[in-house]
Amino acid sequence: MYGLKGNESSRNASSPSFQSRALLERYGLRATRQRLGLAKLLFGKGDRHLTADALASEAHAARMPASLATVYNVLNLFAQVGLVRSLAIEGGKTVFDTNTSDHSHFFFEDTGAVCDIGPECIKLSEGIQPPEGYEIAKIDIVVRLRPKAGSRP
Amino acid sequence: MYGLKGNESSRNASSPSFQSRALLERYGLRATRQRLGLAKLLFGKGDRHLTADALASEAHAARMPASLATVYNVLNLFAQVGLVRSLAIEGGKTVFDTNTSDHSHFFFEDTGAVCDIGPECIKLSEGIQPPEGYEIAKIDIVVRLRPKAGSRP
DNA sequence: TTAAATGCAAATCTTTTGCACTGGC
DNA sequence: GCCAGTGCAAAAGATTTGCATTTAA
Repeated sequence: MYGLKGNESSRNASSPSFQSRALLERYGLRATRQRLGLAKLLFGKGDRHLTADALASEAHAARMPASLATVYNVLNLFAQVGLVRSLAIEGGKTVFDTNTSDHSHFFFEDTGAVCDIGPECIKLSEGIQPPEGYEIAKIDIVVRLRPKAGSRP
Repeated sequence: MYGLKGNESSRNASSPSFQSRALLERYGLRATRQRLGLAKLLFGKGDRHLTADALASEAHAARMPASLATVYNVLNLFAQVGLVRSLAIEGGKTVFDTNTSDHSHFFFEDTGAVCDIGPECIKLSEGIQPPEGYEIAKIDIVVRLRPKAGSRP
């Protein structure tokens, strides 16, 4: 059993959790087991768009269980400090996006999937004037997609 | 019991409801009392952004009560036929917008209010490429506003 | 040690649904 | 009169909260 199995490499588990710990500490969050596990899942494989219960399921599958309530608490906390961003895509469920940079989203109406659109593909004409006394917190742009009519002969 | 009592004048109900009736019929919807009442509230005073329960409250205040379930049913129906548009602004509650034309929204984080931004104020750089096999159903743009830091001395 | 975080279950809140009753047409 | 529409209450989800227990620092 030396070498790596490929899909259950231990490096896979320990190295990212090291990073996760640093990440949490950088944001002033205590590094608890659940937070480390969730952070690893969230940030271990590139940009992700997850609902709370999808993440809870993954956590269980990855043998790092956390109760749904805790997953919500952790995600809300992460969103609060800016580690993730919460999206208000229609459909009731809140989607958490690990990409907190300025970008937009495609929403696939048929599958419910969400994917990023780089800021270079969508650009607002010019600065928008916020009303007196307000400033822009963020701009959410969601491009809703439906299967092209006639794409199925 | 001839004549009108004043607060149950049929004119009061019939003139705007006449328009509402025509509107409903134009969309192939049966003109029931509740639909007429809700349509009158929705379309009687310019563009509006309402949640289902706000509308239900208004309806009660206006002596045109409709159960919350009915309000949901009616709003969803209206949204389906294109009389109103539903918005997925964060916070769980769905907001229904009586303005179905192409436009964006300001969302005031402090008050929860929503208001329209004309399409002339926000324009996307160019056509967005939908992925293979998909077409754009609609684009939702929400500019989230927070009270300007330092605006309160 | 000790305050903070977690787990669980119950509470809340929004929205949908099933079914008997009502009311347009 | 018929059938769609409504009301109500209950169901279905999603998310939050209270509190006893665990745990990181």
